[in-house]
Amino acid sequence: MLNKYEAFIRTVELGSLSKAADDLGYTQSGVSHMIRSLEEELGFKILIRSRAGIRLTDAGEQIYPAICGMMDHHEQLKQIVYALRGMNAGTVRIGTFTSVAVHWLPDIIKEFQQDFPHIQFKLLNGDYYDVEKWLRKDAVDVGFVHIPVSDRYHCIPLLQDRLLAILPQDHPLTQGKSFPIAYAAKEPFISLPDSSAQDVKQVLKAANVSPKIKFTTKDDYAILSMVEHGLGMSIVPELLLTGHSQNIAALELDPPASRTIALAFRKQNSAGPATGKFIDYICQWVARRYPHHLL
Amino acid sequence: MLNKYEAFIRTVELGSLSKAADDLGYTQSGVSHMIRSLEEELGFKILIRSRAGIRLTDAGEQIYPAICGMMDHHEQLKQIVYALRGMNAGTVRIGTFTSVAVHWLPDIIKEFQQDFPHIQFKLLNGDYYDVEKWLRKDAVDVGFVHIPVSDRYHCIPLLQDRLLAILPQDHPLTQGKSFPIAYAAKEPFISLPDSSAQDVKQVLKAANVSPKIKFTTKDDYAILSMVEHGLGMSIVPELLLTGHSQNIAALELDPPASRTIALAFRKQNSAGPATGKFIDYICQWVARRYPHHLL
DNA sequence: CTTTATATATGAAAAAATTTCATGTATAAT
DNA sequence: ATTATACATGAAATTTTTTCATATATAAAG
Repeated sequence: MLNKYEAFIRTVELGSLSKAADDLGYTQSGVSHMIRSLEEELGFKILIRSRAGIRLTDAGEQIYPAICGMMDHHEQLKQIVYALRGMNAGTVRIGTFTSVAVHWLPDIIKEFQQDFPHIQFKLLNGDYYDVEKWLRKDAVDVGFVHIPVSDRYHCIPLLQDRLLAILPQDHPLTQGKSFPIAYAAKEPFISLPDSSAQDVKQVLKAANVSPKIKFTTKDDYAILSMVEHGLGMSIVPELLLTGHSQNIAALELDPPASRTIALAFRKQNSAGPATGKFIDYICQWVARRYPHHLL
Repeated sequence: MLNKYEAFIRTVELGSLSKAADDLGYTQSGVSHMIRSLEEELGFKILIRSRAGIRLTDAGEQIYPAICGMMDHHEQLKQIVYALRGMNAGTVRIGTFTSVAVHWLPDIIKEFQQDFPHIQFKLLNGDYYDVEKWLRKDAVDVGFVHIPVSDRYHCIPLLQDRLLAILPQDHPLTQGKSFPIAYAAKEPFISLPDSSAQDVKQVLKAANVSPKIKFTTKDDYAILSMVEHGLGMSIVPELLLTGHSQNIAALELDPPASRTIALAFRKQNSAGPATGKFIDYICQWVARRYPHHLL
């Protein structure tokens, strides 16, 4: 009932069913059904659909503000409920590594802030070794880590993230469908420091390959830039490459390898209501973002 | 979603789950589930249950006004929708016979008025012969009739209403489990005029019984009163007896007989939106009132 | 004009929620 | 003790919501 109103409002605001669906985490079909069911229950059409998106009908124009008014009230109600639940104050401390900090957290936090505007965030950025350390020292409430994790913590697997070989776009090996790991020994290799790249090191070791490490940097994006400029190759998780395809070619490893990103937090819930809620949001966001990679 | 809020508000207003259920047309179980699901979704208890009914908890006290506010807005929204549908003006003209006019309509109309306060009613009271006449002359928009009805009209069967023999409470035949129709010849019989009691006449004729008609009156309640005072017996529909058990004994006929009460209205919808809506309300009301007599 | 890409629609199935039914438990009143 | 009243609960039925797979429509590009 309320979802339909919500969908209607968002559709009008964004001018399109599909965008509203995206925004609210529904399928386009879902929103289409919702609007139709709303129209049926009202007894008249409220949207004019066309190629270019949607427009309010006359009747739609009339009820739109009323529906907004109602949803505003509902928003108020939610705020009161949050207050009663202790969600109107507090801080969530998060430990992350780079790819998550760049490609996930801004979006997740933004969404969370819309519902819980009074909750503060504190972000600590490092490699996954750091994150476990912070968890142990109780410096963060929740951390993004790689499986396996010490079973002193609760752990929710989120996403299996492939490790890909990256090369300058014009490199000859780019032609292949995948990248035989052995080749990593032949190219100048750009690496993270030992502590930060456990997974890559393991992959290489398992294949018995010793890369010619030419450069070492702690900044993941520096690696990308170096590869882009033809200084060598590297192996990085797919997530890091999100939205970054210029001048870099990424190839699946042969044999394939991946890391599993997970969420870890202390078992006794010492962290106030906001942390639990935030964890829910992360899980839902990831499930929505990667609908086919359910873990 | 909204139903839960509604149920919550009504429960608080009436101080009891059961009463709210009654009032809203749910089962008590339904409301109990609703409140619980509301509490689960809020994350805290909102009602204190006890033998004497219910009371708001602290948290309940806090959210109650907010929920009312939201529902008020929803009410406004409904009014706008009604206006757009043409439900904020108009008249519904209804033809009925006595038992419906007394035992059904007040309640149905009251309920309808809550949702559509601007709709006027015009009631015409007669026997079912009159009602068909009014329908034909377009003097009413909708009429309560008995099946069979001329198929010039749409017809929705509502309730199968038994015909019962009524006797003074102290009458010897009262002891039996049912009333063999033949006995009707032996008692003074109080009757409606011919035109108004087709169904009773048919039953008697089918059983080949000629009652000793002692009195004839057009007022159904006069019949009851006469029977109450020991002036004779009669055969009347069960509905007429609703809530009237003092000094009258009612017995099922042997063989049983009944009339089917139905709603009739003209086929081309000449009657404005309010009539259609009112018909819906009648059907729903009857279905709710007689859950086991679905037709 | 076809073709392509984008936007909405739709029927059937799956998933979730609402509501009832049949019964259980507790307590105040008789 | 017994009865009557009021709420609770588990399972089943019903209804609603949401997705999936596909269809239809149209503007834009070739």
